[in-house]
Amino acid sequence: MAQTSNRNQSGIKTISRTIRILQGLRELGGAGVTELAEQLDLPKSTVHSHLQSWAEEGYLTSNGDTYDISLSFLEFGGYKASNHPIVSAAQIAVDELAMETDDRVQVIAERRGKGVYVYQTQGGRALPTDTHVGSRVHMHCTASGKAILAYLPEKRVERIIDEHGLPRRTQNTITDREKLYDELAEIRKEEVALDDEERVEGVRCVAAPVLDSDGYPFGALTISSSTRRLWGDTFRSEYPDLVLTTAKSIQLQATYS
Amino acid sequence: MAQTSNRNQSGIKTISRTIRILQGLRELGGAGVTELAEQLDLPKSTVHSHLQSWAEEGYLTSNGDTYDISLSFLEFGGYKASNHPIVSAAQIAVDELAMETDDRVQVIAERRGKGVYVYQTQGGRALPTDTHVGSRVHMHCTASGKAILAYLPEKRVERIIDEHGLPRRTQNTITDREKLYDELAEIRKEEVALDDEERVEGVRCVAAPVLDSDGYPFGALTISSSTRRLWGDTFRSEYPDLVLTTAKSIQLQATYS
DNA sequence: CCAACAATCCGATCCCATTGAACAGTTGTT
DNA sequence: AACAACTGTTCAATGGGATCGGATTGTTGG
Repeated sequence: MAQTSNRNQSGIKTISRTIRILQGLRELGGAGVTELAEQLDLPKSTVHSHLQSWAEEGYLTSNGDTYDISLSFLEFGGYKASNHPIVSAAQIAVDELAMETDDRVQVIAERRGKGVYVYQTQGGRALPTDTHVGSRVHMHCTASGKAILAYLPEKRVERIIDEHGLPRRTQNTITDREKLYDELAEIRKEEVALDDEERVEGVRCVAAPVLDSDGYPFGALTISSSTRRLWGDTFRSEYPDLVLTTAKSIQLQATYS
Repeated sequence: MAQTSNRNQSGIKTISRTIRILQGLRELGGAGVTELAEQLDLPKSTVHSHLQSWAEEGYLTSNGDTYDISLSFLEFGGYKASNHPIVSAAQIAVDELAMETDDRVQVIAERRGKGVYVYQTQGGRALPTDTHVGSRVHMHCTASGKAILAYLPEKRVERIIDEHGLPRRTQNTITDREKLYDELAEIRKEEVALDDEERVEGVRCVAAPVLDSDGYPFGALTISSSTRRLWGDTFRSEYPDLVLTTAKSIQLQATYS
């Protein structure tokens, strides 16, 4: 530690604390004061006044004994998501793809080295999922993440791996740096990325990047299904073709608007 | 004012201030320190340290000279939206309806007396819109808002009007209290609400409420289009039937899950 | 080369976030 | 009924840190 770097001298303590409290609240899916205070190891009264303050402003709901995040936060998040170029361009095409395949189709953007879901639609046969709009995932173990990584500058990819590592999620997760680089090269050749049970067992995904006119990836499109539904030619060529076509059409629309 | 009520004695000042700063940033669609400081009439240095703190935590992007809200806020907003019972139940049905009609279909929930869009999809012919997920609108001038008001307890409706008023948006906006009550009675009879250019000229909407098992409205479904496309029987019976059917099916699914 | 404008840093001041302990409701157990 | 074991909420003291003006640095363009 020595000089503990220059420490967050400009960081307002109340803000980082209040963020921690909000994050804790989200992770617990709503909670009471005591529960949250214990979870975060903070005094009850501190937690209480933070929650109260946010609730007063309408950003938390307080149903008697428990607080929860309110829809008002969408003012911030929703504003940014629907302004994201890929979302406005993608919606229609994504909805159609979901309808056509009956599976889940998601749009992802890169943010601080992780993938953020910015839009999703699902057909009737889509698997239940642990992700929602706003969820963040490691990029090395998802088709969409790899699709984006493949088109990021090499330096950038290195720094992302340095920061987030390559944690194992399943048997199939790529945890070796070199192996990942090989895979990314392959993806650049095929223009399509596959996830063969690399993040969740029993789930396969097919993704394609959406590039801007400079070839920089501002997002990716991914379709996911169970290994039962998605195998053989469907996994290797049919879905890849579908996804690639849709991605291209989004790309076209995005660059001409 | 006299004794200025009991003032927000428990409200943490830094929090209400930081919220003001975030809201200002959103309203300006991203801004520099100086611009924002002037807008809010706060010292530059204060604004700076707030922005810096949020940026350090990854909730703001700082592209050199301007800050903007980042996708990370979706962690909060998106989580709540996709957990909202109406959204998870509605997605598939809403997407299908949008595809079928080629118009925009939106899901709205009530929040503090205003309507909040929590989900939307659009078909190929949908009008451009000024709303996005997270936008808040007055309820008296939208079909979905009126659909919800119609099924809220009368006391509640009164308080909402007291707080937010009935501001005029177009020639057709209902600005008279009694007239609104009549309309709400009508809506309860038909189970469908219409917006005939009451919020935006040239735009008509058809909405139906989604009620929980107690008859309490936890949201509404609305479809909007231009007066050119939406008129005569389409406006008066075809779309109302479609919306009502979809709303009922959502309601069914919501209560049995 | 120099104003004019940004963002950022810095240091003194005094406000207020923090805190533990006291208070007030609610639940269910004896 | 009375009680214990939980909650969420209030309160007053205190010392840390948010604040704010002014200094500094960096960039633009005349």
